[in-house]
Amino acid sequence: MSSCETCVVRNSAICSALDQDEINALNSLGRRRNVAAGEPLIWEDDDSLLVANVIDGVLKLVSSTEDGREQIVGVAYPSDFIGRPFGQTTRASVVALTDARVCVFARSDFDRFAREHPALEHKLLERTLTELDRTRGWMMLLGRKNASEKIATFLLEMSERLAMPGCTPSLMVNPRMTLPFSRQQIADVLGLTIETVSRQFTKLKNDKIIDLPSRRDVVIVDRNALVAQAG
Amino acid sequence: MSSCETCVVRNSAICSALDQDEINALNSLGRRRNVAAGEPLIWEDDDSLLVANVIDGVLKLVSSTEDGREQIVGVAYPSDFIGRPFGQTTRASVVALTDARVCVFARSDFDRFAREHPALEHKLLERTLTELDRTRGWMMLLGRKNASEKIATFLLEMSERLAMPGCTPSLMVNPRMTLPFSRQQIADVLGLTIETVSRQFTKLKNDKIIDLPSRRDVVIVDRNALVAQAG
DNA sequence: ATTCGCTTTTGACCCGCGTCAAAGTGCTGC
DNA sequence: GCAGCACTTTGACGCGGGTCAAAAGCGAAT
Repeated sequence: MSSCETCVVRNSAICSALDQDEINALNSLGRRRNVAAGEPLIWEDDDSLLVANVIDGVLKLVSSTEDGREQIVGVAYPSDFIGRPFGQTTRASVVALTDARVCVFARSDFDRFAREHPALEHKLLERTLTELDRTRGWMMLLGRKNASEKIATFLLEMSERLAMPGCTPSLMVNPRMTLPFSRQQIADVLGLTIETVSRQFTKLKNDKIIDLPSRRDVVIVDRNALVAQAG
Repeated sequence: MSSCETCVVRNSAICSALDQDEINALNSLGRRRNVAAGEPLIWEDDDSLLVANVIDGVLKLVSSTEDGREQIVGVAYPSDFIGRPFGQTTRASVVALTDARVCVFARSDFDRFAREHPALEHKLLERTLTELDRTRGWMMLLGRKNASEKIATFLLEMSERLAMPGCTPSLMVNPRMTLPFSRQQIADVLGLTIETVSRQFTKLKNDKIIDLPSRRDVVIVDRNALVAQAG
C-alpha cells in the first residue's frame, strides 16, 4: 500500500481517528486494491474475510434471492467503510459500480487492531450509526413511496452524495451529475423494474423537471418540483 | 433506578461489557421508566435527548411522511439499545407496542460515559452492526418480495424473536406465539395495507399453514410450508 | 345480556406497476 | 461506414394489491 499520507480520504475515513504512528501500524496491515467496474469485492454469504475503506469510486451492496431478484441495500462512496467486522458472515455482496480503489484488510487483522484502538472503533461506531439512520430512511421509501416519489427522492439524494468531496469535484452548485448507476441498478435500489424507472425519467424530462443529455447524465432543471414530488 | 444486579438483561444488554464499579457509575446516570403500550418514548425529528436499554416489552421505531403514511423501520426487544448517541437528531419515533420497562439516560451523559468506556462502545458497535445487517435484510423484503412472501417471512422472524429470552418464556419449541403487533402495525412493518395483511392471514389459515386462535395469537402449523413461501 | 366502539374481515372495483415484446439508441471494433 | 451488441425506451396488456365501503367479531363498560 502506498503511503497513507497522500491518501485523499486520510482525514475523512475512520483513519482520521489515528495519529501518525497508529496510521503506520494500520498501513502495514492493509494494502491498496483496484476494483474494476462490475467486479465483485465481497461475495454474499461468504465468511466475512475482508473489510475495506473506499478511497475512490462507488460500490454497491447487494442482497439477492435464490430466484435472481436483486435489491441494492447500500452504496459505498469514498471514505466509506465496507465489510462486516467482528465475526459473523456478510449478508450482502459488494460490487464496484465504477472503477474503484479501496484499502483492504484481513478482517481478523482489522478486528484486532480496532479493539486496541478505541478512537478507531468510535469513528466506526459513528459511521455505522449514520449508515443505519440512512438505511432506515430508505426503508420508508421502499415500503411507502410510489414510483415517482422514489425517483425524485433518488435524484435528490444522488445530487447530494455526488457533490461530496472525493466523488466528483466542484458539483456543489452544479445541477448536472453523472450517475454511477445504470437504469437497472437504479431499479435495484428503488425496488422497481427498469421499465418503470425509464418511464419516470421520460416523464420528468417531458415535464421539464430534469434534462437527460446522455444515458448517465442528469441535469436537475427544477429542484423545487423535484422536492415536491419526493413527498 | 433500582439495582442493576437484579436486572434481567444485565448480561445480554450492552451493560455486560462493564464490571461492577462501572455498572454502579452508569446506574447513577440513568433511571428506570415504564412506558405503557401505545405511549411514545422518543419523537421523530426531535433533538436526540434520550437513549435507553429495553428491559422488558417491545417497542417500534417509526418513520412517517407528512401525509400520514407510516413505516415501522425497526423493532426493539429486551436488551436492545434505542436512541441515537453522539450528536445528531433522531429520524424515527419510538413508541411502545406492549407495556415496557426501559432504562433511560440523557444522551449527553451516556455519550460521555461511553467515550470513557471503550468496552461499552464496542458492545454498542457490535449491536449496531447486527442491527444494520438485519435492516438491510428487511430492505430486500420491502423492495423485492410480494405480499405472501412478506407475511411468511414476518411470521418466521417473529417466531424466532419471541422465542428469545426475556420476551415470553419457554416458546423455544412452542409454535404458538402472541404477536406484539396489531394488523395495522404488521402492515406498517411490511409496507402493505391492513386489508392485504388480513387477506394473507386468512389464506394461510385456509391452507392449514397457520391457525389463528385469537386476534393476537398465531400457531405455526406447517413451518416448512411457511419457509417455502418466504422465498 | 346489551350496547358501544374499535379492530378485523370480506367484498367489489380499479389503477399503478410489473410483464412481455419490439423498436430505438449509442457504443465498440472492424 | 457498418455490424454487432448491450442498454434503454416505448407500447400493449394484465394482475397484485390498493381503495372504498360495509359487515362481522371482539372486548369493555353499563
